[in-house]
Order: sequence, then structure tokens, then C-alpha cells
Amino acid sequence: MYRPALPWTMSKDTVAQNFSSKAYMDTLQPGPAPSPPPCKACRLRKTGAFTPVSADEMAFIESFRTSTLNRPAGSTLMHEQKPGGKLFTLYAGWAFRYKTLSDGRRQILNFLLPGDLIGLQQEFSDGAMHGIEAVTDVSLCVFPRDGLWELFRRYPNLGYDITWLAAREEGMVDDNLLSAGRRNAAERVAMLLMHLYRRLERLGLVQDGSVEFPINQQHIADILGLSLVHTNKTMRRLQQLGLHEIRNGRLWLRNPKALQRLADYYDAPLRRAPLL
Amino acid sequence: MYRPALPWTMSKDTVAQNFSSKAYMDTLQPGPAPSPPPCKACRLRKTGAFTPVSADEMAFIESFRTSTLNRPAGSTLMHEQKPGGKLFTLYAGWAFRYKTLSDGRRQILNFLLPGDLIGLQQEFSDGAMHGIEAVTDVSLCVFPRDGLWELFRRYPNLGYDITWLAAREEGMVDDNLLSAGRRNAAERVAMLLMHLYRRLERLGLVQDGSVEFPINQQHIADILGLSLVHTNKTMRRLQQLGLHEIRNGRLWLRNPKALQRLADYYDAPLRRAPLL
DNA sequence: CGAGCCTTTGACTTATATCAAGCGCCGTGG
DNA sequence: CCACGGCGCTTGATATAAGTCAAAGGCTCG
Repeated sequence: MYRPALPWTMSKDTVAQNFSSKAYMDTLQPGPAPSPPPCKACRLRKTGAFTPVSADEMAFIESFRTSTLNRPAGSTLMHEQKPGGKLFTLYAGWAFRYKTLSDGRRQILNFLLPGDLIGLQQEFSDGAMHGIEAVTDVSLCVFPRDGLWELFRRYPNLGYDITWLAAREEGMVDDNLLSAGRRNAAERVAMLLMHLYRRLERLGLVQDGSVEFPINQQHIADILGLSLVHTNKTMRRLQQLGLHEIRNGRLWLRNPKALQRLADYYDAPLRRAPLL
Repeated sequence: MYRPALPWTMSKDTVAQNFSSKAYMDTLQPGPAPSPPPCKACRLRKTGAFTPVSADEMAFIESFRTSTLNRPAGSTLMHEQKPGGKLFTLYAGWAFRYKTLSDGRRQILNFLLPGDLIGLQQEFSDGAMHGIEAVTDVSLCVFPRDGLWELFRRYPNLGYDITWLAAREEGMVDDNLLSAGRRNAAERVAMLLMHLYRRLERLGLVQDGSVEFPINQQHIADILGLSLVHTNKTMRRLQQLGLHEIRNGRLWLRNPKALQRLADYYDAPLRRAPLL
């Protein structure tokens, strides 16, 4: 199985702290098992980033989950053409949704972080398909697609939550579209860095003023709608201006104020999100 | 109240057939009243473009609807900053969702056509706001935002439908992001024309091989992420190549095959959509 | 030790933006 | 009824942001 090299220069002595799913989880939950535990022991729920659920709902979610799954970095979690596929919650690791044109041009639609629901659109949308690929090793909770309707019927709250998640994801794509359509290269980079940092922050993943940052410049180019070379030059410039720093697979915002101003990004506080 | 001039050149003798909500509706339902009728007489449901609902659900929807509303072309249906606002179904006319940067750059996120649900995201998303503006005169069915949860509880089917609508809209934004990020100007235009034509077609709005097309080139530039001038030059070229024609506020696809090839657009058949 | 990724950089090309001006149609007001 | 102003479309000239091409270096893995 293809396993991409770790991004950015990484000195030997820090290799051990890479961002594979295993290492990632180890930071919060020591032990060898990367697989999600039973729902009531879910690490994510303990972060306070998610809305609490009743014992009843928790039990249903647990029973609704048919299995858990680990996939290595770079693997395709959902194919761009094939409909069907499962419904997942990303438990650990990074992934992304994307679309490609037939000549290979690729656009990343948004990044998926722990707690995000994956594959909802396949259930609905008008054939407009997208693929999903794992950036790092990932672990997933698997739900049956055809049980979704039962969920809505038996637990309207959870149905409401799913709509919430769908609307939130749309909001992220909206932001991205604003970037791709109307921001210049530097503004796009600033926006992306702020956006990802804040999402990770909410998940409690800031450590020593930095977050894990497993994506490479090709990913960044593909989400921003820029070429790889131009992305590189732009990021280099921002880094040299002291706005941010990416090193050893981690991201520091050295001057968040300036980044925020550059991106014309005004944050509302992130609310707690539902978690399935 | 500001009332924009009709787009593109329009000779005097065709002015009467403009695309105000009233004229629009008159084409299908003669009579002076532009306001939506009772739900069971809803013109939209008769098009076959929407999924049928039970009598029970229909009655609930009717009672859920607090009022109807007409707004003139150019008016703001939802403010970009202010949260709250109502929940609407667009009954007649065109509108669009947009975001702006503080220096005025505007990105249209997607167009809203009859049957589309409006304002769902305001209920949920993390502060990431967008505005909504009417392109033509519009008429709307108004629903109370705080009744949404009750809807989910009492009619899980309808909750499911709302999720469907949210996912479908996200799919449209996805497509748009692919365009803005990875397609060149001509490809973007081709994509947009195909996309809008097909949506209108599904609503039964094709007449004599053309559809009403009330948006101007500034709208098109703003949804495609291009400048007005470049949009004009690109569209001019495509029109001269015989791919399409826009005249008297109507759009013809003169060479759909070529447009489709140019846009790298492959259509799955549009499914019936829910209608609230 | 060699191969493969990923990053970096310089030189050059090109797509798109910006600036500026003119035209036609329409609605308005004298 | 005519003149004027506004809006939307069109076009040419010029500027610039971003893309493309090419090559090299660092790390890591095998």
C-alpha cells in the first residue's frame, strides 16, 4: 500500500512524533489500539467540543455503529464515481473530500477532522459525486447507510443533529468558495491556516502553541485552487514575514492578528457540534 | 425601492414578458395574484419535480407556514451579518446566496430557484454568515425558525427531507468550488449555463427551447469568481462560436453537447426533490 | 547507496484583472 | 415629446497575478 512520505522537512529525532493515526491517538490516549472504543468511552466526547447526548441516544448510536475500521494514509475512503458506500464518523486522523475533472485537475472541497461525519451527501445528492481520501492513517466508526431513516424516525434529535452537521459542512465549503473565487493567493493561505488552526483548537489539539499539520503543499494548492509552485512561493513569503511557521509537521501561528487581517476573517466562536 | 433595469438588450415589444414574479407565474397560472396559494393547490407540486407528500404532511406544512411574502427584485431577503431571520421556501422568482469581503469583493455561492429552501444554514452554522438577495421579484412561503425542531419530532420524513435539501445545496456549492478553483473562464461559463438550464428544465420552465434568464453579467462574474470584463469577453466568444445565445432575457443552449464537453460536465438524472 | 517524495527557486508564459471609453436601451422629468 | 441619466453590455490597451517549465537539494525509506 502506498504510504506517502511525511511532509516538510523532518529531522530524524522527531520522526517518532509523526502524525499517523496511532501516534496521534497516543497523545491523548496511550495504548496500542488505534480503534475507536465503545461510544461511552469515546475520547472525542471528553473534549467538550461536542454536544452531550442522553444515555438513550448514546445506546442507540452504539447499536447503530456496525463496526470500526482503520485505513492507512493515502487510501480512498469513498470513490468519486461509485455511489453507495458507507456512512462514517472520522474518529482519528485527517481526510478530505475532493472532486476531479477528467483531465486530472483536482479540487479539494474541505478537510475532515475527528468528529466529522463522512458520506452523508452520497445518500442524497443528485449524482454530484465526490471522493474521500485519507491524509493520515485514520480510524472510523461505520454506520449502515440504510439505517439513516430509522434514525430520523426513532431519534428526531439525532436527525436534527445530522442536518446541523450537513449545514455546517456547507458553511465550510461556502468559505472555501469565497476564497477560491475572490481572495488572492496570500489571503487564501492565511484563511486556510486560521481556519484549520481554529478547528483543531476546538478539538483540544493545540500543544505548546502548535498543532499537527499533516498535509503537504499539494493538498494546500488543491484546496486553495492554486498551482503547487505558486502555493510554495506564497507560503514561503508569509513564513518569512513571520506570520506562521510550519516545521516538523506542525503549524504555529506566529502572528494570528496579521493572518486574520490578511484573510479578512472574522471568527464567531465555534459552537459545540453534534457527534454521531 | 431600487429596481434594477432588465438585463441584456430587450426590445420594447418584449418588455411585457419580463421576469418579474408576476409575469413568471402568469405563464403557468393566469391571474393577478403573485402570492402562493394554499399548499394543496401549489403550482410547484404539479410540475412533477417534487416528491409527493401524504395528506397528513401536507396539512402540517400548511399549518407550519405562517405567511406568504412578496419582495421586489434587488431586495435583501437575509442580511449577511444579522443572524435570525426566517425560514423560506422560494415559490417564484430567482435569488442568490452570497458572501462579501470587507472591501466589497462579492462571491455568489449559488442561485436559488423555485422550490428551494432558504435560510436553513442561519439556524446552524458557526457564525459563517451569508446574505440572500432577490434577483427578480420573488414570492415566498414563510416558516417559523423555531418550529423546525417540532417538525423533526412530529414528521421525521420531513426532517429527512430537509437534510436532503441541505445535502443537495452543498453539492451545488461543491460543483461551484470545483469551477472556481480548477476550471478556466470558458469552462466555468459552460458549466454554469448547463447547470442552470438543467435545473430550470426540471421545473418545467423550458419554453420553445429556451429558459428565462434574469441574471446579468455581474451576477455571472460574481458566481464564477471572474471579473466583469473577462466574463463578458468569454461569454461573447462562446456565443459567437454558437454554443449558446442570450437575448431578451432568455437563454438558449445552441450546442449543449459542446457546452457539456467544454465544462467536463456529466449529468446524472436529476431526482425529484422534497418541497416544504 | 539509490529512488522517490516533497520542497524550493529562477526564468518565462499566460490567463485574468484593471483601466478607460463608448454605445444602446429604458425610464424619468422637464 | 424630447433630452438626459443610469444601467448593462462591449471593446481595446495595458498591467499583474498566477501558471508552467525546469532543475536541484534534502530526507526517508528500502
